[in-house]
Amino acid sequence: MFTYGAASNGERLLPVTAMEVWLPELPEVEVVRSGLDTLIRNRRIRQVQLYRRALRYPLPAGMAERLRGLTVLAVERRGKYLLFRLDGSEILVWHLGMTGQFHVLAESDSPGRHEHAVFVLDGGLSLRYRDMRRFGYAGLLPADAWQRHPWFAGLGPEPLQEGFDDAYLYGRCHSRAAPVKQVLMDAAVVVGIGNIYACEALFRASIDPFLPAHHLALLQAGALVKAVKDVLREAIAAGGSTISDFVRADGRPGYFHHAFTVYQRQGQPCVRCGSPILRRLQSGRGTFYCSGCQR
DNA sequence: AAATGAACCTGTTTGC
DNA sequence: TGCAAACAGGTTCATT
Repeated sequence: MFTYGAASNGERLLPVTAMEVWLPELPEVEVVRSGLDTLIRNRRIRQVQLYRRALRYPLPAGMAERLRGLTVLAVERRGKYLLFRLDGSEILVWHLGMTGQFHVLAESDSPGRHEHAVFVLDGGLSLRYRDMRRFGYAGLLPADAWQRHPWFAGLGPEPLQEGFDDAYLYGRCHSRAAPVKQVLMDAAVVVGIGNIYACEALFRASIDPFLPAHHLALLQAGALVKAVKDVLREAIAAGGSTISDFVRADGRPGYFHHAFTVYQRQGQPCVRCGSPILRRLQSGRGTFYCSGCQR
């Protein structure tokens, strides 16, 4: 679930909440990135209030002081990490974990439940971080060396870039006996694909999630790469409409609910063959698939 | 080296 | 009715 705020009538800022539970995989993080970049780019951080010493990990020592007075130059993304470019020597890195949300609200708006950090910006705005389960985490890393930090050093390619292609995925699957779904969710192979989009992409490519990765044929790898790119692009486009809809004059949210074909559809008929969608536990995670289509 | 499972956390749903 | 167990999934760590 994500919440956004933006100017909808004059200077007033209204929070809007999406009712669907949306866990932050790559498309959701990209939508948040794009929204934040629009709303807070070139804003100066006047003050930082932290209501917790630690989320998943301790927050950086002296974080409030190190951020005060800096301007947000851009909000970027690597995998599921948000990167706040600043006009200083450090970069602010933030992972949303499972339930992290950023809101841009009026400075005067009262704090919400599970709000752990408030960044008071210029122009009467404030950026709030809210995280019910506190799986999120943040770091202040050297702007010229953040990529060497352990969070980033071992990451695989971005799935929407050219380096993620059939030959690459086939090669990375060759030495792996684990189920192909596990390999697809391994950030060292490719970033940003969590349980939801792994299930959806495997369905689109008609591949059995339990297939040992080294049994994946090159043609199947190609189909899977295409399915991943398609489903991520569609989800980003759907979320993107969230932002543009929201800025409409009437301020109505108009959220687009991304249509899942297998995720959380167990017992319902497969959209392709009509067989019931099944759910099986795989390494402690629910795997949703069609036993008729995926083999 | 690779695979598996636990841990972190809390609101919601399910089952007895 | 009420309470407890199961469940949700991103990432790291420990164990096999």
